[in-house]
Amino acid sequence: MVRGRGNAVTINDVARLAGVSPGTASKALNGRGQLRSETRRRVVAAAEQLGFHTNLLARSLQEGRTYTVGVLTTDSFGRFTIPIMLGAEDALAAGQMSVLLCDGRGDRIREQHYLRTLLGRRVDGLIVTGRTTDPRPSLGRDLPVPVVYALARSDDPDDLSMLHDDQQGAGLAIRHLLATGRRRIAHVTGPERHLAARDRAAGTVAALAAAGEPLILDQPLWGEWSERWGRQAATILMRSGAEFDGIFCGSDQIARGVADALREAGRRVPEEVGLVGVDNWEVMVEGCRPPLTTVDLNLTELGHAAASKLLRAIEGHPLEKGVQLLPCRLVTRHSTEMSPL
Amino acid sequence: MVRGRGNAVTINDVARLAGVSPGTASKALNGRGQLRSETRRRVVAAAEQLGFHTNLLARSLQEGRTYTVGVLTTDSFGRFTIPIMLGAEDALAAGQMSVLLCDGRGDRIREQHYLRTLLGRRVDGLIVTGRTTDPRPSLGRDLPVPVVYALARSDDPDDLSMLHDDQQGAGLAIRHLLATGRRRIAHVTGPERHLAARDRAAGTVAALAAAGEPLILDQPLWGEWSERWGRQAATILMRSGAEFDGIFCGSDQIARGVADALREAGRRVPEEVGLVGVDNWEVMVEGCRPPLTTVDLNLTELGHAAASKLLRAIEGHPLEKGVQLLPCRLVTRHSTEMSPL
DNA sequence: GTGAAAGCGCTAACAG
DNA sequence: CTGTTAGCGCTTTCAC
Repeated sequence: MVRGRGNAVTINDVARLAGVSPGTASKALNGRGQLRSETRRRVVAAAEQLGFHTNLLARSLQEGRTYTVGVLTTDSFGRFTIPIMLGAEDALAAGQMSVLLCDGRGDRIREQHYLRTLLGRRVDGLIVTGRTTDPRPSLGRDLPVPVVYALARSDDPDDLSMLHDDQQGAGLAIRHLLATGRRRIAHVTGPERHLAARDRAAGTVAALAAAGEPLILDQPLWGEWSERWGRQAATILMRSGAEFDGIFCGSDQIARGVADALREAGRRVPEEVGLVGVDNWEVMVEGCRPPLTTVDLNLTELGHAAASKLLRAIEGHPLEKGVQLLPCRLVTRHSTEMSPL
Repeated sequence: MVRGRGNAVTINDVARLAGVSPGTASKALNGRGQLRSETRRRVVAAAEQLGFHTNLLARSLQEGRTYTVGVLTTDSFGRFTIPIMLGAEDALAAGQMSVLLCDGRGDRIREQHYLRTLLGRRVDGLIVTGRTTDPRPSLGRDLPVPVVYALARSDDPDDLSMLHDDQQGAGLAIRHLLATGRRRIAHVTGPERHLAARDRAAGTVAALAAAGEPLILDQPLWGEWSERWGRQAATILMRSGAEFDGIFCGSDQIARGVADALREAGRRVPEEVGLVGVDNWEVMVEGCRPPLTTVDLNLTELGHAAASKLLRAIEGHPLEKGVQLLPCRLVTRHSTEMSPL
C-alpha cells in the first residue's frame, strides 16, 4: 500500500480495525497496562496489517523528551570529527537516541543559530565537538539541557570538557623511545600557539627529565602540522651537527616527513633513529616507510565516553564539571624496533 | 532565568503576560494575520522577557512537516562522507532544514532499523550516502518521503542516484596528459571488482582510443587503492621494459606511491613522466612530491546538488528517476607541467 | 480488562 | 482586529 505524506496510519486507524479504543491500542503496542493477550494480539495484527509506525513526534510532545541529542561541531567537521561521531553514535544508538547534526563552521553566529534550533527541537542534550584542545567560548550556563564538550574545551570551568591527554601521550612516546634504547631524543612539532603542541612538548620535557635524559637542541622544533615541515625539521636536525637517535613528532604527518628526509639522507629508521608520531592516522602511519609507531588519541573512545556521560545526565544524574582527560594509547610499528646499540 | 527541562516557557505563558489569547500570540510571533502593531509589539516583548522559543516539535506535529531530513550512510562515514555532508548541509541549512544523521555501518539490519526510526520521526526526506559507486539495495519504493542517493547507487532504476562521472573524469586526466605532450600512457588503478576502477579504466581506454594513442601494457594495472600498490606498480612498469611518459592513477594514494617509486628510481616527474591521480585528497596531493595533478570528484557539489533535488521534491516537485552523473574537474599541479619533449 | 477524556504546545478556521 | 475552538497523534489517568 502506497501512502504519501500526510495520510500516515495513526493509532486510531489501528484501534478502529482492531475494534478497541486508542488508549487500549496504545497499551497493547507498548506492552503497558493489563490486557487480555488476545486483545493484544488483535491490535498488533491490525498494526502490522496497516503498516503502522508510531509517530515519534507526537510521543515526544507528550513525553516531553525526544530521544535526540544535538551534535554541534565548532570548526566544521573533518578527520577528527569522524571517530568522535562514531564513538558517540555507538553509545547513543545503544540508548535509542538519534543525532541531530549541526555544523557551526567556526562561526559564532551560525553556532548560536543552531543552538536555538536544537533547543527548539527539544533535544535531550548536546555534544559540542571541535578539533583543537584550545579553549572555546562556552555555550553558556542556564541551558535547559545538559552539554558535554568532546575534543573541545569550554572556557567555563563549570562545563564538562572531555579531551585526550596530550601530556600523558607524549610521556608514552618518550618512554617507549627510551625503552627501545634511544638516549638522544629530539622533538619536532606543530605551532607553539596550539595548546596541543605545547602540551605534547611539556609531556616530552617532563618524561625526559624524569629519566635524566636531555632533549636534543634543548627545545622543541616548533613548526607546522605538515610533512613538509617534517622534512625541513629533519634537515635542520642533521645540519645542526647534534647527535640524535630518536625523534618524537607532534603528528603523524610531521613524522612521515621526517622519515622521508632521513631515508633520503641515508639515515636508517629504526636502526639508527627511532621515530614516533601522534594521531594513528591510518593513511599516514601505513604510508610511512617504515610503518610508524604512534600515539593514538583514542578519539572513538572519547566520543563514546562523552555520549555516555551525556546519557547519564539525561537520565538525571548531574554532570561532573571541569576538564576530564582521557589517556592516549601507544601503537607500536616498525619505526621503533629495538635499537641494536 | 534558569529553567530545567519540562518547564519551558510556552506560548500560553507569553499570551497571558501580553494579555492576549494564545491564537493571537501565535499570529503575532509568526507575523501572520492582521494585528494591531501595538499588540504585536506587546507579544514580542512578552516573549522576549520570558525567553520564549517555539516548541518546534509541537509545530511539526501540527504542520505535518518537520523541516528535517535524514541522512543515512551506507558504509559508516569516512573521508568521502565529509564533503558530501558539507555540501548537503549547505543546501539544507539554506532551507532551514536540520539533519538527522544515522550510520548504517554497512549493516542491512541496522539500516532498516534506522529507516524505521527516521520515518517515525517524520523526516521530510532522506539522503542515502555511501562511498562506492557500486549498486546497493534500494531502500524500497512506497516510502512516504522522497529519497535521493548521493555517492551511492540504488539498484532500483526508479530511484534517483547521483554520482560523480568516473569515465568523464578519466577522460579529463588522459586528455590533459596528452595535451602536456605525453604519448605513452599507462593506467594504474584499484581492484577490478570496483565499478569505480572499471569506469575509470573504460574512460581511459576510450579517451586514448579517440586520440589514436596506445595504452601502455595494453591493459590497466589492477591492484589496490594504496600507496604500496602504487610503488609496486611503478616497479612493474619500469621492469617491463615498456617505454612510458605518462601515468594516470586511479587514486591519489596510488599516484603518490608511483611518484615515490619513480623518484627513487631516478625517473623525474614531471620532466620524464607526467602523473595524474584521482580524489584531490589534500593530504595526498600536497604530500606528493611533486604536488599532484588530480581529478576532483566534486563531492561537495554532489552533496549540494543531491540536497537541492531533495528540497525541491519535498516542496512537491516529483523527483527524476535513474542515475545522474555529475562531472569531475581537473586540478593541475606540478606533476604534469608541460613535457619538454 | 477496557473505554473515555484530557492534555502535551502549537496553529488554523471561524466567530465575533 | 482578537478570542474561541478544534485538532495534529499519542499517552495517561481514572472510571466503569
